[in-house]
Order: sequence, then C-alpha cells, then structure tokens
Amino acid sequence: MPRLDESLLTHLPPFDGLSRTDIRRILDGAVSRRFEIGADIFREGEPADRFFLLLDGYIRVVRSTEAGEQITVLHIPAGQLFGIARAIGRETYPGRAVAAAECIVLCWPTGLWDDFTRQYPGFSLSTARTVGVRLGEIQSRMQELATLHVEARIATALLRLITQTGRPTEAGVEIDFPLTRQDLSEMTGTTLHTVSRLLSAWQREGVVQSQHRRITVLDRARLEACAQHRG
Amino acid sequence: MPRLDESLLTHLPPFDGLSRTDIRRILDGAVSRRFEIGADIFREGEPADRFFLLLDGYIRVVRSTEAGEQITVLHIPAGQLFGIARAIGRETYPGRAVAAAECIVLCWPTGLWDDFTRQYPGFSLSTARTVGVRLGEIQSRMQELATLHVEARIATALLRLITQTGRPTEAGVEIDFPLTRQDLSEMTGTTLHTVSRLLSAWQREGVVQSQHRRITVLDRARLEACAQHRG
DNA sequence: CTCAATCTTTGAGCAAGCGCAAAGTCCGAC
DNA sequence: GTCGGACTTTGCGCTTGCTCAAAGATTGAG
Repeated sequence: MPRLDESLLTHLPPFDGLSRTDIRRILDGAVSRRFEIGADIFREGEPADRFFLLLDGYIRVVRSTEAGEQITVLHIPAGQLFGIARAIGRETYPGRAVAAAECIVLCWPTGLWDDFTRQYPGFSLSTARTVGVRLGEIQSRMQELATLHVEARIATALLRLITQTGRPTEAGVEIDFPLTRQDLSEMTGTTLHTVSRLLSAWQREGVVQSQHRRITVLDRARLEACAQHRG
Repeated sequence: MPRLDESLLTHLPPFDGLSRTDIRRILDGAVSRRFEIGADIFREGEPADRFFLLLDGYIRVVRSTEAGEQITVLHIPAGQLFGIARAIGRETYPGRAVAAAECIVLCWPTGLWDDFTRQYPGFSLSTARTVGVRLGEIQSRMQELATLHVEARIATALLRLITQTGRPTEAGVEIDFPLTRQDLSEMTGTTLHTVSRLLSAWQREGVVQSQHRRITVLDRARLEACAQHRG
C-alpha cells in the first residue's frame, strides 16, 4: 500500500490543528480501502471493531425491518467520520453502511478510538459535534416523514442530494452517482412506483431530467417550492 | 431549599460507583425544580446553558414545523439526563422539553458539564451511552413512520408508553399521566381524529379503556398484534 | 352552579398514494 | 449481437386516512 499523504487529514475537523507528526502517526495506524458501488462497508449488528473516515464517495446507512423493507436513515458525505458506534457506547453497528458511490475510506481498529480521544484534545469534541449534527438531521427527517406529503419529501431528498453531491452540468445539477427509484423511495418512505410517477411528471414539466439511474435537477426553485408544500 | 439526599443519585448510571463525597459535591452544585404538567422546561433554540436529570415524571421533547405542527421526537423517562445538548457540541436546545407528567428535576449550569466529565471517569462514557440509546430510538421511530400504518404506529406508541410509565390496575395497565388524542397524534404523525376513531374501535373490542385524558391498556397482546401489521 | 375552555366523538366526502399487474427499456455479460 | 437481469413506466382499482364540520362530554374556574 502506498504511503498516505498527510494533506488528506490536515483540513478535516477531527484532525485539523494537529502537528505533522501526530497526523503521520494517525495515518500510519490506518488502512485505506476502496469500495465499489453497492458494496457493504459494514453490516447491521456486526461488532463495531473498526471506525472509518470517508475520503471520497458517498455512503448511505440503512436499516431493515423484519419484513425486509429497507429504509435509509442517514447519508454520509465525504470528509466525515462514520461507523463511530464506539463514540456512543455501542458494541455493534446499528445499521448497514452501503457505498452509494465508489468510496475511498480510511479505516482504524476501534482500539485506537480511545487513544485518539486521549491524545488529541479536539478529537473528542469534534466527534461529539458529528454525532450532534447527525442527531439533528435524523430528527429533521423524522419531522419531514411525519408532516410532509410524498411530493414534498421527494423534493427535499433531491435537494439534499444535489447540495451534498451535486455536480453542475450545462443543463443543471446532476446527482453524482447512480440512484434508482427504489433508492429514493427508501429515503422517503414511499414506493418506487410513486417516485417514478413523480419524476415522470417533473420531467414533463422540465423540473428534472432523468435517464437510467441518473438524475439531473434543472429547476431548483421549483423543487424548493414543492418541498414547502405542507400536507 | 432542603438539602438533597445522596441516595437520589447513587443508583443512576452516570453517577453510580462514585464516592459519597463526590455525590455530595455534585448535588451541592444542583438546583432541584418542580414542573407542572404542560410546563416548558426549555424551549427550542434557547441557549443550552443548563442540563438536567429527571428524578421523577415524564418528559416529551417536541419540534415545531414552520406551519406550527408539533411532533414529538423523544420521550424521556425518569432517571435519565436530558438537555445535554452540550454533550453533542450544540449551543442551543434542538427541541422544546415539555413536562408530560408532573416532573421533578435536578438542574446544573452547563459549565459544570466539563467538570463532571473531567473529574468523574465513568460520566463521559455513560452520557455517550445515553446519546447512543436516543439515537437508536429515534432511528426506530423513523423506521416506524416510514413503514408502518397508522394503526400499528399508534399501537406501538401505546406499548412504549405503558412499558415506560405504565401503572398496573385491576383491569390492565394505565398510562400514568394525562394524554390527549392530540398528544398521541403528535407522537405518531397522524391527526387527533384518526387517533380518536381508533381508540373508540379498540375500546369497543375491549383492547383499551379510555376516559378523558386517561388510557388503560386491557389487552396488551392484541395491541402487540396490531403493532406487527406491516403497511 | 354555571360557564368557558378544552377535549372527544362521529359523520360524510374525498384524494393521496399504495398494491398489483404488465409492458417497456437499459445495461452488462458472454 | 443476443440474452438475462435489473430498472422504469404506466394503468387501474381501491383503501387508508385526511379534511371539514358539528355536536357532545369533561373539567376547572369563579
């Protein structure tokens, strides 16, 4: 494995402000791995013996019901720690982490968590913040599920996606990884049929453009208007 | 104010295992307060300058949408810390805490948080666990909202309530504080009308018994069956 | 006791969105 | 190229649960 470059970490919240030697030491404890689209990074219920930093890509964390339905509880954009069950005192991962795009991650054994916490002063606060942000996000999504109609929920989901991973094109903003109707339905608590119908309608109106597993938002303002509609 | 008794804390997770003098010191930094039913303990967006331990009662944490709808994101049973926005790096409370029953709380200024964390070894891990449990709960509720029908969601909510605060009576298990149809609808993302209709139906079938703001579950097994029904 | 406020019940009509089904399309493997 | 699998589209019928409306019940204040 190639030696990892220190600049990978110097600007990320949990590590910024650390000395070169500290960062060198942190990197030397890490393993870098690549995951193809659709690959599982960890599974629900597995012992949480590693934690990760997402260098590049996009991850979704899903939970399954007993009936086999999946719902996406969380999205993780590049630059964030994840799989930090340890930080909240859990022994196992509470969900399955799937690579939504091709992902490059750094991976440490959980044992190092306590070392990092002890040795690097800002680390603990920084990860607490990460947890806090996630808690807030989940609460927002819960609120959306409880109060918004399907149309507004899907609009919100698309807006979130283009904000986090959008790539500008000549026509609009494209979501930077393949996304099925099924995926969107799992994010919004609906069915792939309803998502398909809605995207078709939006396409007819020129709000979005979509081919096979590719979605481009053409008219962001219109989506925002949809997202406002209360149910 | 009467001097607080040390036995209040000796068996609660964040403090168990501490010496009498430590507990004495912790109690001396606390203020004890009482809140009537319906009173706000803190409000959404207020600076998080205090944190709390719920000695007795029951609290619900609600968030409001711009349209004024409220949804309950969390319930806190007696014995738990709450208002610990500080532990997750937040400056303000992310929701409103309402006394669902009459509540007795201990209250510390946020400044002491760091002291506790530094001085009492288990405190930090214990609060991290609390955060972890809450995150898990919220994810479960999100999953329910996304996948279950209203009937199953209300059944689940009732079961949770009688588990956390149920008081056995001759007929069944009564929820130990006043609870309106509106409250239940805010917990389950539906309307008070639907809740009312459903409770009426259940009452006809002998599953629950309810008068004004009082609900008793007579047939727990039947509710559990309802909660299983997928939608 | 009386009144007002809050909470609850119930009806009727309606629309959102689901389930089912079938056909069409795209893509990668070979 | 061709084949199979995964993904998408669309129609139709129907159920769930919402909205609107109005009346009844319970409680607490004065």
